[in-house]
Amino acid sequence: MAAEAGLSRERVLRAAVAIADERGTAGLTMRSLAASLGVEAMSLYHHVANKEAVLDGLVEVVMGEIEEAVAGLDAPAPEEDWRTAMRMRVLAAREVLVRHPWAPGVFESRTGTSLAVARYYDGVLGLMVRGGFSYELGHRALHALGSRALGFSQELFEPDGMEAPEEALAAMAEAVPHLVAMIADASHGGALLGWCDYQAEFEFGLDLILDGLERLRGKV
Amino acid sequence: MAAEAGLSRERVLRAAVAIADERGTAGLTMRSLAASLGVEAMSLYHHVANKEAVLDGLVEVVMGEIEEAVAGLDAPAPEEDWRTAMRMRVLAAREVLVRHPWAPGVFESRTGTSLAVARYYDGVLGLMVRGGFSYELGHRALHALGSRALGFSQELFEPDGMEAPEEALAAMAEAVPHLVAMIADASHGGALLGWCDYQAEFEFGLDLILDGLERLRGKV
DNA sequence: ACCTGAACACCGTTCAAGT
DNA sequence: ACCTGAACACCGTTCAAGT
Repeated sequence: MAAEAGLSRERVLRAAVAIADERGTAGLTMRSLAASLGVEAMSLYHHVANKEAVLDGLVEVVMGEIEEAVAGLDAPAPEEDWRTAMRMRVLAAREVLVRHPWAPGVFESRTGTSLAVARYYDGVLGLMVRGGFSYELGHRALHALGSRALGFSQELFEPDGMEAPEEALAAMAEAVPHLVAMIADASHGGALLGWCDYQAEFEFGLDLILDGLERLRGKV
Repeated sequence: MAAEAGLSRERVLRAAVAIADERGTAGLTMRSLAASLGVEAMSLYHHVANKEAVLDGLVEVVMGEIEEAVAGLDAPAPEEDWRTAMRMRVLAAREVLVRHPWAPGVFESRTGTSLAVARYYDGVLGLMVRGGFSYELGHRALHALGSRALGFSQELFEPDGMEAPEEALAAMAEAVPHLVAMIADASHGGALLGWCDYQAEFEFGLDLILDGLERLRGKV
């Protein structure tokens, strides 16, 4: 409320993260950001170039948290067990993203490659090279992993996210018979609540890719 | 220019696709959309509820093109060769998306599940079930594929997209040594131009997942 | 140097009015 | 019924002015 002077880029970005955590990125405007700091919107422009720079800064902050989480890991040396080392790294990144559900959307919105993201992928590649990957296979692996290396994947279709998937799908039963059957199959025991474990699904997809890469390691 | 009367939802959506194709979604506003139809912005609201409905309609149009492409495929019966059938379907979808580079971004921006997208995933699931998948494994496969089933994957880090990756990365060489070495390795022959083939990388990632699923088919 | 108020050029959208 | 003009409540951002 009261304007504590001494604004700084860091303070602006911390406030932006707080707003995004509470209200999502839709609620993050230059005016709301300024208000949360007890200041006028125009004051922000002395510390960040514009709103795009604020979003870039958001990526930096999240990547900082991820790097911190990765650094605190007690992972095996990649030379010993690259797969476990990679798995732990990705799941540590995922834990950070769970705290900032808006982060994937902001990552995707950035067109240029940020240094912080490049540095993270450099670490992922370094891990694989130490684990016995050629640069060529490492390159392909980065593409194959895509955003999964950072702990999230794109879900375009989420029957699980529906409030009442059974009713919703029943309404369009003839249009999507297999999805209806799939849910019926999953709920054969009775309760449908939480029938889909996102964390387990993420790990399944991740393991599928890591297993595939392990099979190619040393051969390509 | 001259207002040809006889606006309709379909005509509005076709115009919206044309604008997105030419200028990207940033250039798609209710005002620009109306102008391209020789009409005032407010006229649009007689045919679409609001801008969100326009974006939903964009998804419908693209999904329609994808379903059309899939229907025209001469793919093997899933019972005979589910992997080839799936591969052809995904790559056909990808060809449509290449024509509409803005589409992935719009897909991601939709929170609710659209009927058109649900129908597509229903087809994917049906293909797998006919190919010998249990509903349980089919469910996991849908998650593992994610947006890849529709022909695109999330690339958060694209050194390839840089105009001059060598110089750009050289500037931050000490921060990302492995990425620099990877590019040096890829350009050992000389020309770096087109060193990364996005289509090939997409197919590599897709095959990695399809191979993994094939190994589990019938066992889970 | 840092912060501010008023203003500008945009948005999506409501509303009352036209035909 | 369909289309319109003016207006409203927002955006991000520029600019000249304050301290």
